Amino acid sequence: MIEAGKPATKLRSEALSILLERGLVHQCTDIDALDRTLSAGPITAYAGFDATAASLHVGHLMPLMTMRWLQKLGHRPIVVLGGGTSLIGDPSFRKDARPMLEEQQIAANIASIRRSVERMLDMDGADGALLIDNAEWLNEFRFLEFLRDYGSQFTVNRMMTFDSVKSRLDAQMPLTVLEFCYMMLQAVDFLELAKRQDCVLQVGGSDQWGNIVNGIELGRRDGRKLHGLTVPLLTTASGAKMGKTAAGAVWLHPEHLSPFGFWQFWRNTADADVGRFLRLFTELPLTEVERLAALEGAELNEAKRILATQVTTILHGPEEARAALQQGDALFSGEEELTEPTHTLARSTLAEGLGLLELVVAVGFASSNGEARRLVEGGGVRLNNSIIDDARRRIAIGDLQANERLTVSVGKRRKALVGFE
RNA sequence: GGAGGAGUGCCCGAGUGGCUAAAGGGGACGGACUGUAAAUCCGUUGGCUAUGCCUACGUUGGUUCGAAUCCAACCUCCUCCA
Repeated sequence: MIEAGKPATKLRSEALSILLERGLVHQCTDIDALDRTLSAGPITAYAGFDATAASLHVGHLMPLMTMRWLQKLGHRPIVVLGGGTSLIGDPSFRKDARPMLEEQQIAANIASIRRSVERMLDMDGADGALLIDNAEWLNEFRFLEFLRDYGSQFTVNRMMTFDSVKSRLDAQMPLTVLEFCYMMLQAVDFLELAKRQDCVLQVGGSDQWGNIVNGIELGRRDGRKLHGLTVPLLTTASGAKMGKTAAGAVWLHPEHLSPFGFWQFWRNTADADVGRFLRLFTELPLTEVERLAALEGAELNEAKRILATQVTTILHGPEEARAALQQGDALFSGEEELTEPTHTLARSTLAEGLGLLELVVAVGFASSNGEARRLVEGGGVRLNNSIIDDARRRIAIGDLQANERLTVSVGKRRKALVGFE
């Protein structure tokens, strides 16, 4: 293993130089060999994603960006959605086993995840990116056959030395055979892709190192030279693992996090992260990145707007990104306001005496009346831009603005325009 | 198979009969300060038709006026012995 950034000789391939300067490489196998392979001509590379949730999240953006760059430079990306492996659950660096998922659930997750992948990569044409479900081959294996063919290629001794499971073993936490076999399956995935699609590179999160290496070794026994590359773990400058907001994880699928919510997430990047994030998550030229990152104080806000808009464009498209930018500016300028209602309630609710708490819940800013009450009593709720701290406040027709609408906001970042029909 | 230990709120973790919706910390959210940043400080952090009611300390029963706390069985995990 070679730590990123220390090639023995000068790099020749554009792909690797770009990935390195963008900060997308954490570690990789024999960097010179990979460099030669990449500069010799187009290759096929793959990244695998679990289908354990209905959407990918920001952490998955790095392997996706890596694939995107590779595609841009003429290589062919394959995304493997782990329909087969998700039935097992990757134990890497986890303290306990994942809950088992049903096939049906996994199928639904794959369908949903597919959408985000299609936004990030060009799927068209003969050179387009491929989306493959590893259930395609994993489901075909017969148990004894599998054990004879592949089980004989792995030793438990070696498997136990991987950091990904070592911590679990050292902590004396149980590691089931089911989970232990996961790394074999991922290794087989790599070999199958090598055979079927001539895939020679696997990209994954840094926690995937062990799994990737296993695949490479399996390939070597089959006479193949395979390569591995991991992207860094996404953390904030303050060291925290990234990807949480008020609403939970930062999802890529618009049904789980609106494009505006996604834009906001990037807009709120900490100062110290701006440069790094521009490099990792946008395709702006590095000279531009340097210029933006060099801004100081309040000027950095401009860099954050650009960051947010660029990333949102890549994931959700230019239209959505522009809309999010406008919404963001409108929300925080204090001048402009939202123009389109974000929520619509029945007009009859007004006559019935709609409570402020109910309204806050109705627009999704609180999940219960109790939570809404706390927000109100804590002075965090505004109605038409004035703070209301009376939890018993009821909304009447007279509260509507001239346009028959009502703005409700919680904190500085959440604002809704409610229409009544 | 035998002996001992553990299971608490989003997470970690205190609590061994009433004063416990449960200390403390983390995280999260709201407020102040700011630049929609960081750091800091303050507040909140089970639900409801709300001066009351309901649900909650692995599960199910029991003892008691009263149980997270005592008892029994069960489930799961850990340690030691075989």
